[in-house]
Amino acid sequence: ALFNWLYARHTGGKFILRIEDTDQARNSEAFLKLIYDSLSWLGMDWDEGPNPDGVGERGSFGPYRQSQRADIYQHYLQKLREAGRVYEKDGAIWFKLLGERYQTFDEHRKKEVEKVKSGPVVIADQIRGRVERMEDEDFVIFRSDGNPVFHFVNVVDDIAMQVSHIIRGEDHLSNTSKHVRLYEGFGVTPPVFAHIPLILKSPEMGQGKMSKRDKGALIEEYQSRHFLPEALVNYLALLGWNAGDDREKMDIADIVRLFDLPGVNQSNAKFDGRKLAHMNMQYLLALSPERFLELARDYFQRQPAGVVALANPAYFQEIMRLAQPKIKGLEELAAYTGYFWSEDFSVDPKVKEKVMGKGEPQVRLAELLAAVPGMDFSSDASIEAGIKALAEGKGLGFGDYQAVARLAVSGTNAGPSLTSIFRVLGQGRVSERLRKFQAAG
RNA sequence: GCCCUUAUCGUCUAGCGGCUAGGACAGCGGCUUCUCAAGCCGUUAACCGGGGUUCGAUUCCCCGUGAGGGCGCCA
Repeated sequence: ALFNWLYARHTGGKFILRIEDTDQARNSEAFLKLIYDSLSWLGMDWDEGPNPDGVGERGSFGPYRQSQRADIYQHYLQKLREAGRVYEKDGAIWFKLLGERYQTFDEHRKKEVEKVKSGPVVIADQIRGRVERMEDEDFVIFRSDGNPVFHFVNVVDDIAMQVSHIIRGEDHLSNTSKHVRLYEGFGVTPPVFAHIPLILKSPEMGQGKMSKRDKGALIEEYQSRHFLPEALVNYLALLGWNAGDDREKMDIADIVRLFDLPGVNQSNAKFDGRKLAHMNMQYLLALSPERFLELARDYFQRQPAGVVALANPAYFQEIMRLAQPKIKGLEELAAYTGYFWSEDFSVDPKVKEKVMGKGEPQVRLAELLAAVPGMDFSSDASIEAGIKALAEGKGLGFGDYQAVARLAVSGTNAGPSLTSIFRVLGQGRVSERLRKFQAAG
């Protein structure tokens, strides 16, 4: 899910990956950095490794094509030449298929083409089983500008790096017959193939497969939105795979232990941001308060309110303790706690209309304002007792004061318990806010 | 147009010949409650259609159909 492809050499419990992205429009160094950053953020162990033989462990066709690797491609081209499997046409070098040749009209391309009659290519796939596909046309392996083509470099790189497993999206399944023919041409046994299902766009994103250009397809985005990496890993793992029972919440170690290629589903899965959000909340709830505080600090450091919020560590910690069990994602934190950082918070007009339209809020407000200075603000319980005592004196309940008081001190109807807000704000500020709200009408 | 893959609730899925078709997200209802969430309880909702095979098909086979992908001197 992270790369859409994974070319790996499995050696004694370790995978050596070949990172390949030949997108010419992209700066490759930046792309590699993106991958490394994502891996680190996701909590995966990796190191860049050596770069022997000019065929990088980080081997990628793009940046190395012209320099270090050109000789390797020439070397493999020479092998095909010696085997009589290539020819030149229109300045390009073509791979020659074995079999009887005939001319036919191609409806798709609207032109006469030469086809080759040969047996079907058999692809042994770990996930899809035995797949047969006809490969019936010679194809270019070196363009007329001298550069090798993807299919060719792909296979050569894999051979040179002794790649043992090719795990990639199902969209490459049709290309695989070309690759298998090339392996045969080189006289090399192909690696193990595993074509995994694709992640499809959710309806909001459009139709079809998710590709790296789509919003929400990059790990980077979830990182910047402060999702918990363990939640994202967990959710992604569940797209097209399951542990075999009803369990869904699993950490990376569990997933690694339980995952097996043949257990992967064969059908594509649609991305569902709501389920991801739910998973994220589950992980957020399970976080230790210390860890939550740490992440909240990182988060606020990038927020406009951050300077004010982080100015008083004890106060900040107090508020984070209130927020953790209530929010669904870290990205809600600034909005959820805004009224704690400034006296200049906004009042939700809709909530105000609703609260002020019920009962006698102005009277309750006045009563509360009068009572607050005499209340014990030392704990939630003492504040609750104070308000309840006031209420009982008037033959009312806590609830009769809650809504208007909350609106006055926070400007909204959503938040931690009123008593906690009172306690954290402190007697002085509560009185001040109640008064200000009353004055504003 | 040709080729490949695929098909269970709206979504992610369990099921590998006989099940009251299970779970999760979302939805709905309730409980709890100082708000909002969360939590708990309950509930709506699915085997794409048609042929076979079989005593018996969600499950195996074939044909449709839907979904996705591939058919470049892109990767």
